[in-house]
Amino acid sequence: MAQLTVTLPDGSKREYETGTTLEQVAESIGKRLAKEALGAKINGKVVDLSTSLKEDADIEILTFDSPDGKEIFRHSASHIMAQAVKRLFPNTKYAIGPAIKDGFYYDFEVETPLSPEDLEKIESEMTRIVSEASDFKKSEMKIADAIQYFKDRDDPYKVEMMEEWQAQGQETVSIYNQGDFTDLCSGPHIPNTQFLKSFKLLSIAGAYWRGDSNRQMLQRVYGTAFFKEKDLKAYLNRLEEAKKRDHRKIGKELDLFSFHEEGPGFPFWHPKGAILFDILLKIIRQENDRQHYQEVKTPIILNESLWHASGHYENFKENMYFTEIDERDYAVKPMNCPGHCLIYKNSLHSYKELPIKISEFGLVHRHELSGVLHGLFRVRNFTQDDAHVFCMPEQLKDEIVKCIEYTARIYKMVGFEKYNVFIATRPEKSIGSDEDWENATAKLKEALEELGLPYEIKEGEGAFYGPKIEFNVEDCIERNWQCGTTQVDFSMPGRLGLTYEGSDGKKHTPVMIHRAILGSMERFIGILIEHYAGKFPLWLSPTQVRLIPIHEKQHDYARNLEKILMDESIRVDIDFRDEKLGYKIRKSQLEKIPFMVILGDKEMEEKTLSIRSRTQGDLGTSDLESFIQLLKKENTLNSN
RNA sequence: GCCCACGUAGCUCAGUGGUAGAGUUCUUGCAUGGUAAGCAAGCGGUCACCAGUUCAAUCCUGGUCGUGGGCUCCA
Repeated sequence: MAQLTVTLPDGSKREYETGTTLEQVAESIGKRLAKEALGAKINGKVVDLSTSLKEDADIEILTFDSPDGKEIFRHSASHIMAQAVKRLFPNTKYAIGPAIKDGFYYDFEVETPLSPEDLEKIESEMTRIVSEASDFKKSEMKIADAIQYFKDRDDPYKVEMMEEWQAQGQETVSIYNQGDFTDLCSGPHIPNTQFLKSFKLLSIAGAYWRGDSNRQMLQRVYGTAFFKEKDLKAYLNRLEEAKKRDHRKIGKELDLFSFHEEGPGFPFWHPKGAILFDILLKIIRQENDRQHYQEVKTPIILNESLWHASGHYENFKENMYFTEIDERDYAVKPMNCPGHCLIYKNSLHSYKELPIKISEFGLVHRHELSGVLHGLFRVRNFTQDDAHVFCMPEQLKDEIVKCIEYTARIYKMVGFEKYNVFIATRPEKSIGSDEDWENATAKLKEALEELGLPYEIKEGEGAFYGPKIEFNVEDCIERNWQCGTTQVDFSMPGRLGLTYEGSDGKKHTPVMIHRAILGSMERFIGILIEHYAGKFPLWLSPTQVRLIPIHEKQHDYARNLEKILMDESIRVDIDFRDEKLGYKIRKSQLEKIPFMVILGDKEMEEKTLSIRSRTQGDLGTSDLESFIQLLKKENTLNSN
């Protein structure tokens, strides 16, 4: 037998006989690796472990620890699920079943919709399949034969896919089977079904065939799988943790906001939620002032002609609300930019004035499909911390840089240390020349590169008038949330007739940057609620201090203290209820109030306060002045 | 918008083809308290809405509205 040399990721080389399988290679490297090996890479290409070596190559054995290993593992899990479904519901037709982030799914067309009880049955059947310990076997088939095979099996979705590949000139396809189940699949797969010990089916949902809303609605079953039971448990715990933080639940518990049938997707802010809103607004307003933004207020409803001129009617109509006033057509603003342009246009501008920065906490309305509404995260009206920077082209990059730095600083201030950046490029529905788009996109990249910020591209996800930088904040359980944007717009100023007089005495068209930092105030508050799980830091807590008199005798003492604390701008209230101390503490604790002040005879006589912290419990007695100092010390934003 | 599930007291939820229950909140008594629930009574519901089936519907059927999970990650 001829010898060949494989090179492992650490650079070491090993000799094997031609025809040695990767499984054997794994065994020769180590027992433990062989036990955990799921697949392998030959010269960077992912393959089954059963693949045999034909020539010298770079080899990497894949375990669950690698992203490729996870994908192989979960993709195989989806096949095992499909096999279980086949046994339970023999007439099922199969679409696709890929691995996804944190799990897998498979799309089926079933005769009767699947129920949650069906999930349990499918899980049990999967367990049986795992215990049957069938090997995954790969074979090649001529595409025409495969089409016939799947036609005979009445699997139209597979046939549709293969007919497309055939039209593209593909000649063969690969087929995998494990036990009594055969599926079209490019693989690779785990060697044997018995590898899949730790899995869980999570939910059933509808999903359109090929994501096209005009086509067949399929049943999608979501699941997840891990190599080790311990990791599955940890993942399920994380899901539980996320559920506990759900802002819709906490918002109700803390009486922050509500939704009503009378206005689906339109949030109602209750007094305590309005405080959160106002705190954020004040932070942004103060920072805007420092950056020389000029705050304005513009109308909610404006004549439709403006929206035709701006391009919104043509490109954003589906998301807009329309109305009629005195037999003329009006639209409810989905964005603030045209209004700001009207303000800009209201007077003549010299190049010496630029950049002009106009900001607004603008309430915009956007029609969203009923099925996508989701608490504060997806609403039909929301307040943007919006601003538009009108500048000369040569100022553009510096202004973008300032917007980015500003955005990052705010995130840090309110508690998000980490954020991720994307550039979203030209979408299908858009206005402006290719040249302008390229130019604008290049400017965004330049600015990010100057700041040394890594970014990823999101193709075709820009606004209709220009590309955007998207900022995603990462919360404390590592979820990403899209918040702010910085967008460059070469179109709208021209379309709406904006000009400035240059040093050459001629009229020029300014460039416009659209920027928002929190994005939607509503959404951002939702994110903060989940990030902090409702346990807001002192600066954000709607009620910062609760005074708890033990007996009616201390009520006046409490009122007196309340007044002093209020004069210090501390948000304070008193629990006057005729209840025992333990009861009142419990209530405050459940309301997640940072500080409780217990007031009894002792405190009243000694003119002291007994402090209890939400997190640390009883802090002992203090005098009023020290308590105020303690609050002031803790009541600061990050890195102010 | 589409698919599936859900909608019972302010809140969290049981329940039944014969017009409803618990805990909590709230009100009122009693208890006058020391760091996460004192005792008792009471108030509170057109069982989302509209039709239909039925002697009888909160329950069954259909529709409407709302809520939830999805509908991007291409064998």
